[in-house]
Amino acid sequence: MNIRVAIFEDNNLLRESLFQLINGTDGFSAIGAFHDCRDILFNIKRVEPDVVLMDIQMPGITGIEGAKIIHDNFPEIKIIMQTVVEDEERIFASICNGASGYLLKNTSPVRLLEAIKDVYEGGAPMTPSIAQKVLLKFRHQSPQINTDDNLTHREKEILECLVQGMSYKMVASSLAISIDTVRHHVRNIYEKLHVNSKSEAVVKALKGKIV
Amino acid sequence: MNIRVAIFEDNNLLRESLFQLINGTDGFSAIGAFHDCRDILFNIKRVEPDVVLMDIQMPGITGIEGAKIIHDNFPEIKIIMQTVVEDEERIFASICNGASGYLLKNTSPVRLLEAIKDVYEGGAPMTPSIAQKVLLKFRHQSPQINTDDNLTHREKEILECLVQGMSYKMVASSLAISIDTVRHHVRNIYEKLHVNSKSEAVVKALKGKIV
DNA sequence: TATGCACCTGCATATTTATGCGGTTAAAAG
DNA sequence: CTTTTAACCGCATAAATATGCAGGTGCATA
Repeated sequence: MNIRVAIFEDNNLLRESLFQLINGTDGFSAIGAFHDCRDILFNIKRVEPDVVLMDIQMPGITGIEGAKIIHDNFPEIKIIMQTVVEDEERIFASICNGASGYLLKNTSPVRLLEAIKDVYEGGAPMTPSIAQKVLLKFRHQSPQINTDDNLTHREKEILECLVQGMSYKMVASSLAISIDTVRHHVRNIYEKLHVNSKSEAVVKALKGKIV
Repeated sequence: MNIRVAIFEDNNLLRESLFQLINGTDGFSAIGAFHDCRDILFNIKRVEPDVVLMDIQMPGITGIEGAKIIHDNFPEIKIIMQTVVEDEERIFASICNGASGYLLKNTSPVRLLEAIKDVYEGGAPMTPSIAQKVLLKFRHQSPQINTDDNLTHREKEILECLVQGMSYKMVASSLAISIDTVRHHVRNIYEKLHVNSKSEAVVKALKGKIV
């Protein structure tokens, strides 16, 4: 069973050669090649691809928007973004819009075919330099792992309630304890977290602890 | 100039074959092979590797801890984690501890050598299935891009102050306006954010908007 | 010119929160 | 067996917050 691939690429030469490459390889079928995202939903519905190869910069609807449209309507279709420039913004935007692979255009044909196979099988092939950017971002924005705030189990429960926007009264009824007890625990939480207001505690909880 | 590789792997057979593979390939030198993380700093300092191949599960100090030790002391050394199981926890822990590559142990020798070259050149080679996990996590925890809450500039300022844990009074003096004005803006913020308490607003701000 | 919008100020009041002090109980740790 | 610890309950008060209502200014654009 061949993997059905659709190509979105505005450069005629590149689009053609991709088409040839994919169609000329065992196990792959290029079943559509488009030079922009016009009628994208119609086209996708018609050719029913397994994998979409999407150029990131195209006239009209950009590849990023195209990816979103496809992902929103056909979440089972895998999308590989292709780009010449390693622009962080667009990379992250693409990822959040449902792309599961990200390749630079200088990727070798062999690698490209492997990548198509990889996404088809549920993986997320990425050019190493792009993966690097993702990792850095990832590392940067996951500074968590609580820094020994030795909160009690109960205290964590209460903190979580507060994070959910509950008032003392709501927490009390939610945990079936009295409001005075809630106050008591909150006090201890503040002390351990070195804060002295609900919102401060919530902020600390969101970026640092329990999350 | 060869890429100098150190290997940490408790399985004797695997360690030896990795050593042979790397040493037998042009452009690579295996300059150390260790079966655990004992004296890790001493060993690293002695052999001065460019790239470390680190098994994730080893007796004594785990590969994750080992990676952290190396990264903390020699941030320029690239680390590739190797594992048999795709355990999310450990993957993310490794990433946060400074690993820049992540390979399953069934990776082919060719790929492994490529990966070593990739990290050496600043990339982050990852097995596609692992990259997939990272992407999902990434997508999950970056749901941002504000959802048109059309907050005024001023309102955003005030919200940011609240996020920083300030009280109305502090916000007022910080922005040189009266506390009643702060109240007024807060009211509007609540309305636009569909909340009705400071901490709720803060939570919404932290995951969804301005951040 | 008028209307809307962003911004600002004021006052009143009910509710919520922060913090002070006091206590009990059951289970784990010394 | 005593001490500690987590969890629980209570009361009191000052401060902060949430919301109600009623204004004012300056600037852009309809």
